[in-house]
Amino acid sequence: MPEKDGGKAGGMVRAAGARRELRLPERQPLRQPSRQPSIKDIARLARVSHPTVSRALQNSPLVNPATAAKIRKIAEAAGYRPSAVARGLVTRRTRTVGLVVTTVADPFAGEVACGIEQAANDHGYAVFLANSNADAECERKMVQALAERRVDGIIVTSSRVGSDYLPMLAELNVPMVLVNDQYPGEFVHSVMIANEDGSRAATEHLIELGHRRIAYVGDRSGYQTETERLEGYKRALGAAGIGFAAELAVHGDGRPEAAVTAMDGLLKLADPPTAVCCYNDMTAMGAMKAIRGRGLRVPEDVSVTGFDDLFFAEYLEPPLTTVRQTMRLMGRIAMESLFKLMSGEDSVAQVKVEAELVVRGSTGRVRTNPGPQVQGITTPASTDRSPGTPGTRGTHAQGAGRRLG
Amino acid sequence: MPEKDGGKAGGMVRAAGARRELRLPERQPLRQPSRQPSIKDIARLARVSHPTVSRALQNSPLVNPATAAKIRKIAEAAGYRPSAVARGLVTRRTRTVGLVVTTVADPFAGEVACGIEQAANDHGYAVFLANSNADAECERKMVQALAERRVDGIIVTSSRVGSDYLPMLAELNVPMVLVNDQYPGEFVHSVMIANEDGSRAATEHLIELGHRRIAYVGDRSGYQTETERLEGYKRALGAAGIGFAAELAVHGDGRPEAAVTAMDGLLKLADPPTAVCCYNDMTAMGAMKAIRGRGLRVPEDVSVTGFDDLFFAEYLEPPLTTVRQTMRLMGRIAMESLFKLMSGEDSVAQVKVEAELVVRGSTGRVRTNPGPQVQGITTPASTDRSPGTPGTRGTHAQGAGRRLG
DNA sequence: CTCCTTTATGCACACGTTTGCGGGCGCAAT
DNA sequence: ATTGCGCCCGCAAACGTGTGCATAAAGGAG
Repeated sequence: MPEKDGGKAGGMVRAAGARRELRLPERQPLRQPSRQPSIKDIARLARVSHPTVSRALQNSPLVNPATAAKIRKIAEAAGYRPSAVARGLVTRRTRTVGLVVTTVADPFAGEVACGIEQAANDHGYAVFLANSNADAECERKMVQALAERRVDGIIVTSSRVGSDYLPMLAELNVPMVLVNDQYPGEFVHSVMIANEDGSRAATEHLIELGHRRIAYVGDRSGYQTETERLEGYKRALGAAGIGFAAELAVHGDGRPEAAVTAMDGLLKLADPPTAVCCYNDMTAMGAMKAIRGRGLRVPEDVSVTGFDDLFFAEYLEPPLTTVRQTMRLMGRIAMESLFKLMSGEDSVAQVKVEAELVVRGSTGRVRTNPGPQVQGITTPASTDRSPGTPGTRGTHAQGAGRRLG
Repeated sequence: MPEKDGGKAGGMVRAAGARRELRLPERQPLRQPSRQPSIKDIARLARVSHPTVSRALQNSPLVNPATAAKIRKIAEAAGYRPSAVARGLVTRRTRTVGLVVTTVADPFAGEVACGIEQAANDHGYAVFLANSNADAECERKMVQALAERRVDGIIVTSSRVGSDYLPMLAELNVPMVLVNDQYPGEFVHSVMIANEDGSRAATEHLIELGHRRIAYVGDRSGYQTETERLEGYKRALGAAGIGFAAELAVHGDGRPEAAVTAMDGLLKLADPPTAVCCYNDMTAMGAMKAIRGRGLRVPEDVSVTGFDDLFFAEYLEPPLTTVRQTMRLMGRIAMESLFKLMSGEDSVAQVKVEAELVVRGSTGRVRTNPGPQVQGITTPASTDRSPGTPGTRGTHAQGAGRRLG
């Protein structure tokens, strides 16, 4: 395409009244993809060089305001959109970040992603979404793919990889922030919730209601958040002089289905728990179903606490007492941290946000009389609403996790 | 750089063939924070030209298998990752799609996004995530921004823009697919659910249970899906010879909060409904809360149906009867349609997937005796489980929407 | 009128990759 | 030996943008 006529012929034609280009009007909407106008097209139309167009469009003071206005008008009329990919190539910054989550269908991840997207968008960044399906290998692949896309930074939530990030981070040379999962080293930047505090506050709340036989339904073991929440549960028990019973601490997978069977197992125990502290709201939702499935009632027979305060928590029956995690804010914080990293600061390290206990209707005072509940099937008449149970509709918060040293 | 001397490796060769050399070679090894290796670096290491590296890495038959293997090995060792942005610039295809949703925090959008992401990932595509916050202006901006990123295609779910897409689509010249919102023209490609069928099936189900006074709690009026679902409700009523009562059709906003007040208004009517058909599960969740708030029971006093079959539907108490929308599949279908469009096919047009009624515990036979319910506060003794109520735990599907002509 | 400063613009790169084309080389056919 | 042919491989030109540097125009000071 040696179209180096220098504007001579082009000028004549244009003067003759041929409108700016050939494609839009009517003729060939179905042929070639009718190339988007490039900066050179605009330059030709405005009778300037393309660097001038470039400068005009980024409001550079180097260009005459009058010509800048003219150029902008022409660009606008031509529907010109500068190519972010070409700009990214020369600038070596794509104004793009990668976000890898287990799955956006998970409400927790969705909330975090929402916060991240908003913060990114505020700064003119776009975000690539990648699902890891909670698989370590897949997660690694995703991070690699994002690096190929030359993202300026990466956020990964609920990582399943952990320490492998150190070499990867060194090789990829891309700023990274981890959400809700920390590698117990000092070199990775992360933002997470005060898991231990939150879990402890929930358990203490149950203890204050008189419960002594308190179960814990966790996530798969081995993950950092799971470990911390279990630890908070244990500490609360210890502080109250209640021994930890291994039979009362069971594992689900963070989803309601598994929680149903896990909870059902607890209810089949010879001496079943009167309260259960769940890893998260999804688990609690499953636990409540299992409890109802045995003809028992929440909280009269078994109290339940969750973790996260997902949108549905206050709409469950009874409304769920849970530990609030400000997920959207966490996403925003993660994004802001990443911005700092990308701009060269290296100070962020690890951020921990506080948790807040929200007391609702799913927790109540333990039954004063142990009752004749030798078997799973209890008498349906035992549905006395013991005093001390908060109204099932209140949503006022109470208590708060404190900063963990 | 262009060192094709062959035998010797080193400086003197360069002195001999010093052509239009630049100053890059010796200066850069210790410059910036260890720039990612480029294809030319690999070429130098492998003593070939960079086009050969390019061909070797995409398994071109034009390169000797032996040298290809050697190149791949060197590239691997150097941790070379080809730049997708440079490739996108020359190829004019970024293998990238844009997805704009109201917010990923919405469970429906999350599920759809998940399906889209999976399908895209299967084909080596990455997806840009953009939230429109259900704002038309914001949505337009997002689409523009995605076009600047030179995405190969765009999917927008629950669009708030509608007909404005025709000019935009023509100007941007990017393939687009709309999910769950159709512009009543023929030029846009969309995939949506059989809203009218689904809503009708739900209402018919209520009618079969003996209900006559059936309310409808919708989304904001004016949106396509809302209109269709309302229409399905009306048709079912009409087919059963039940007149449409305007006082029984109210509007929420698709979120539980608004549904609580909307439903509460219905319960305050002189002649309150015995069943309510809700726009979606979020609305139904709010409606159930409002019903409980007045001391009434589901389904004994009021039956409730939803739409979507979100993950929490079967965990509500009672489990929610709802119309299942295969959201993840819809996302996948949308993505596959977009692939066809991107590859030049123009045949997709509009896809409609069937809806399926899932009967659970939130719907039951209408009370045989109208009872003394002059006021909202009814006698708590009226909790007779009338026969005909399906088990509250069954999740078996029944009935299915049919293709709408 | 010359020189210098300021202002506005163009030129020539560069970013990292893909791809059409030409050409060297080995080998078989003539 | 010459020709022809297929196999590899390098050259150069893109793709669309940003930016350092030179420079023309304009204007003021001497």
